[in-house]
Amino acid sequence: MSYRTNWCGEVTEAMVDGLVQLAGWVHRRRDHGNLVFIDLRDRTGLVQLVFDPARAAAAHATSHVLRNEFVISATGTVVRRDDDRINPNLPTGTVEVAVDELHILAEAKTPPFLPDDHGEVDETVRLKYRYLDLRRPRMQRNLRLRDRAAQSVRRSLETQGFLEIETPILTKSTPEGARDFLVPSRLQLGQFYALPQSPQLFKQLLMMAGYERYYQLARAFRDEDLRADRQPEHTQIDLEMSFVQEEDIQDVVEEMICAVFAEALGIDVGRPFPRMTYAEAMRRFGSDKPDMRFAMEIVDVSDLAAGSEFRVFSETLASGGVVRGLRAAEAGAFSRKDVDDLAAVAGPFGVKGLAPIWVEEGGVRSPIAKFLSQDTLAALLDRMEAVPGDLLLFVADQESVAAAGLGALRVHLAERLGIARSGWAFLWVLDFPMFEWDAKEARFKAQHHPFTRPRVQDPAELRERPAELGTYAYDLVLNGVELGSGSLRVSDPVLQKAIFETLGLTDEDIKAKFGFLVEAMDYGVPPHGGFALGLDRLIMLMAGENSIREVIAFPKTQSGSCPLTGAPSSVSNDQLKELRIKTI
RNA sequence: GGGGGCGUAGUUCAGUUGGUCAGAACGCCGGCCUGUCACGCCGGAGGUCGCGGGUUCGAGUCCCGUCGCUCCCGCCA
Repeated sequence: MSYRTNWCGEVTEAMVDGLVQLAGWVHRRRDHGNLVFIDLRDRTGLVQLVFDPARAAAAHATSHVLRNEFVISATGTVVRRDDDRINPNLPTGTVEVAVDELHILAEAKTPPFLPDDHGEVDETVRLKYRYLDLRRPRMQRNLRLRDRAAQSVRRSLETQGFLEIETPILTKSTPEGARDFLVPSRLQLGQFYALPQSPQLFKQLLMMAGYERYYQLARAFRDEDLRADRQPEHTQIDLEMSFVQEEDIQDVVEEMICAVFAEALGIDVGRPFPRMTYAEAMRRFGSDKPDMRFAMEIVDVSDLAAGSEFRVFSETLASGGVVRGLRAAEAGAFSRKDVDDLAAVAGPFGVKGLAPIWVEEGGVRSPIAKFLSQDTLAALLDRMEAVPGDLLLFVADQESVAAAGLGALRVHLAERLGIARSGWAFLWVLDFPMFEWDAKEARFKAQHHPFTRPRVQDPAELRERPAELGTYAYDLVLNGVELGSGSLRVSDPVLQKAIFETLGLTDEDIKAKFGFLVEAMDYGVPPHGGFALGLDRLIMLMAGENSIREVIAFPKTQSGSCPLTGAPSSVSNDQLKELRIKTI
């Protein structure tokens, strides 16, 4: 038998009097004894079926048996509804299908939750029955959006001259960066593959191989703790280009992003995206991924605080720290307790305390007011652009702590004060530092990755002042979320070796870990660079969701398990024996 | 590794000071219903209060432990 001639969501008034066959799931039934109404659902939407005993006695008799989520196929005539029977809540609400013939293709148990968008269901339950959860309009919408966006990405990059090339999933463990997922090798006992944290090395090799423009919707794996925006495996739009400067790469990404928003959401996000250096972002917003949908900038008042009697200020400044503040507009009603709560937000970033100043008509109220001269206070209020009703919050600490603490506070306050955050605020953050000092391990670590081109050409200079080196590395930020990052790469093998050495790798390490890359660089490296953009995060933002789990068909819980399949799970002793693996 | 929140019917939740506190809504089952559309009306079934231990005359409620989920810090080049 045939199952369908049309999709449920696409039954229109143009088809009135036409014969259609529809197939799908029983979304809801309204059994009036004689007249029976069924909302039939497929992936395109809902349409109402009507079973009338006067029209088709057999089909009507069978319709009493239908329950939620039964799978059926129905043949009938498209009928225009009378004006007073139109359902404005349904896209197909001006028509319905008068059924002549009904086939039950599969019965269904009562589902643990109904696949509609009414009410929240515990996420574990949703994930355990993900195949039911995915029937919900919300999830259908999200996955369709994801599909449209991915297709736009492919079209845009193809148009821009890119080749899609696959790279290995079973590959070599990398020493730097995140923890690897390991896969034991049976053919070489005691040896391991790793799942790629990114196709980084392969895409650089593809540039050396002369492919010039590569891209891939690549799965990347990291064995680290999960968050709302982090999964152990995620999809990135990975691309690499040869004979380019940073602007060329950013142009390609902007063009692609604009195409995605235009084609998937019908939104023009505008180009070019604004740009800001890493240093400026940290200074003004206390974050390398500032949310540019609102202002509330961090203000440095170190020079003014230097003249105060407040010991916390003077001692911090004496030890090379800074004093910076935020102006929380119209937060004057915040209590001392509220300020304590705010301090708790900044606390995890190392901030020891917040110095508040309540700005009121004709004066201020503050525990630190008595340490400030009239002139200093006036200058402070002027610098902060304070008006009565504001609450000013100051942090005295080392620069990195003050920045991060106030940066977190800025976002928290925007949320709490209900500051409007709408629209699509893209931002390029440029010139990330090359290295950051890891105090715990007492060595430099690559801030981006060790293949990033520093803003020096002379290896000797790199060895001399690694801590100060800027790079051709850039992040793309959207609404305070890091969407992706990229860089120009090192194309000089001598410079590349100097970077590895600065990271503390010995010649043997370099040879063992990256020997193949360094060797390839001896055979003609084009200047190249690239970008990797998190597809899950992009779709999450486009869909207005707060977790990437909402835009991934089968995600993991925070402990990395899958309630549906039960993964991870134990394996048989035979499997372990074959790999010579002993469990603890 | 650390901090916060949650766990009661299939689902979402309420449950006060430890004492008829085993409850509601939706869903489910049965009956009635020819214009409903998150149909309506009548009736009914449904519980290891996450699990284990403790305190108590008595624990959903208090204490300890544990498991799971979740948010954040660390971590994520």
